Amino acid sequence: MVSPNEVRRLVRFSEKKALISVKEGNKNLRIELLAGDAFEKELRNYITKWFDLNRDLNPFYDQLNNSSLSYMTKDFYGLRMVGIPDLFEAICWCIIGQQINLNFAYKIKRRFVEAYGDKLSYEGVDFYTFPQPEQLSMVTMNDLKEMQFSRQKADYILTLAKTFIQGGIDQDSLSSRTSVERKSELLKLKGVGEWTANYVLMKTFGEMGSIPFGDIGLFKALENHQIITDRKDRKKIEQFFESFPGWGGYLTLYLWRSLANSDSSAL
DNA sequence: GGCCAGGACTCAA
DNA sequence: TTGAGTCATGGC
Repeated sequence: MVSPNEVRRLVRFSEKKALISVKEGNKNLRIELLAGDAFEKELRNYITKWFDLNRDLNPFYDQLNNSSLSYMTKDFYGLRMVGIPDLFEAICWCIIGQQINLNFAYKIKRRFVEAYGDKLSYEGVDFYTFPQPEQLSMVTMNDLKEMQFSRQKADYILTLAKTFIQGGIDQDSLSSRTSVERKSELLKLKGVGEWTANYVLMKTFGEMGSIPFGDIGLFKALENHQIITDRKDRKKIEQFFESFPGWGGYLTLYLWRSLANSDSSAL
């Protein structure tokens, strides 16, 4: 649940679940455990990763100020990458969002989460965790198709869940690998192409040098800023990103943000 | 009503 | 390795 100055979310910590509230404080965030169970340290770590709080954005702003996008340091000041700490969730979300408009993607995701996630009701509102791979073990193609997944996407998701259950991919072991190894492991998964792999590196593993090439929104923003004229001109895009070494992910985030002041697609 | 969405896969040449 | 076809449906 997101309201103007508070975010509530049901989060899973191994076997425990916790409904947490994050509010804007004076100069910091106020975290509250509304229901469930969690250690303070777990909460702190989770929130830090979720909102990418440990990152010093000043080097990025220096680079922006040296570019044609310097207005962003003012207009979007303080905007941080909202991560997806759970790997399975991140990949599923990418698959759902592939090639369909975001509103529709949100709808499908909601149906999926409400059907298979764990529920906790608080103050009359139902909160859900994102389903774990094990919670999908009995789910069929038809179940997902009824939620308006395409056949391909239903297949990707169910295959992905199986791969997780069988240990074919593991977030902890991936964390200790190099970026290149991580990406090649991700690309082995059915339904994961370059766009998804880079998106996951950025959102889950905090690799801010990773850029979701091929992203429609990114193309649009680059065109709007007269940085490219041809979407197939990958060289030109790479050249532009080269002036932001290590910050390609944030640059993408800020470019997404520039697309729409009225929606939340940047998140 | 047509075209495009935060892509990825298959198959042909 | 490049390009066209396919998936599926909502939103404008």
